[in-house]
Amino acid sequence: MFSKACEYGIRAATYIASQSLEGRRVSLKEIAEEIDSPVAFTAKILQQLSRNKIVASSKGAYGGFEIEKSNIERIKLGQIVHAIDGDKVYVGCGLGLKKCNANKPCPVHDRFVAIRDDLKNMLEATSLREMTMGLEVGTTYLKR
Amino acid sequence: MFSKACEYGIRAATYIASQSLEGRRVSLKEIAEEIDSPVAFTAKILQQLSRNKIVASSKGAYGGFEIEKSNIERIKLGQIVHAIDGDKVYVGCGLGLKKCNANKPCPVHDRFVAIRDDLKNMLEATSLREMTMGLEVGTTYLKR
DNA sequence: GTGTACTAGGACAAATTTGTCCGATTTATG
DNA sequence: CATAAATCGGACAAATTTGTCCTAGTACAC
Repeated sequence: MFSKACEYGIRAATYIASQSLEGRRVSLKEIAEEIDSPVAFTAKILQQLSRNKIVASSKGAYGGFEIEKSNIERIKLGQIVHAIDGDKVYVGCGLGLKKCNANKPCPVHDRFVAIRDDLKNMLEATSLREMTMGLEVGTTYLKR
Repeated sequence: MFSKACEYGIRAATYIASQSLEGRRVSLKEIAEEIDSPVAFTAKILQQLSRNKIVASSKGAYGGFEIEKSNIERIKLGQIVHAIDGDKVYVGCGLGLKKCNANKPCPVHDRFVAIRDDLKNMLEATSLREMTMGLEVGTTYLKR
């Protein structure tokens, strides 16, 4: 569904959000440990999220990553996906046709659009805050 | 959503089905032209579909690919996807966790399962016959 | 200022997916 | 039997994605 990069990105952002809610700024190393991802690769992804203003980074000792509280409410899953995978989740034909649309549809156009719209709606409706909810109480996980 | 191989596979199978319904056996070359796919790569994919009994191939002069009429009704999109991409559409966590399940879910587990079930249902409900319907009357397309 | 703990970013490497090439084999036809 | 038209299958090549390594730069603490 998503690229590995995107999966790591969502997990990383979710972890950062959960810690930011407790007032903790977290390092790359800690993030990679907590979401069980390759450190250097995760660094690249966090750079992207940082450039896209999804996470804030600070260099130097006691530096790390954090997300402003107001942003934790505001940022939706869809923004993270878009920052990493671009719009390919939203655009693009299920059968790979370049010019598939309602006028010249592929044989599964309508059925795909329906499912993709559901996905899109879910991504746009789910905030980082919601992602963190279960983590705090231990009913959801980011590893393994 | 699907791999390129799978996209080509669905398009190829759909084209073969549409021609088989008219009693025509079609060659690899013709298939690749009609679905606008790389010839040699399409050959590999058709081999897979052949091994999985989704299409029937005959070698030699006047050989080619075809699908039995009764199979056109019976074969569902899901079988084609499974033959090429395996079960990764059905199994597997949206965030890439190996052991994500209802007991130890990732933060988006439920929302993903809902969407994936829709996709699964669609794939299992759509037959090759249905895929060919619009092609005959020119309301759906397999190229571009 | 120096050391230490960080992120930034470029270059590189490995793995996977996508795609090509070519010889072997099969089958119909003359 | 010879030829032509086709699939089969293995080896290879290119492109993309995933992942590593190393250097530079930044900020805090002493």
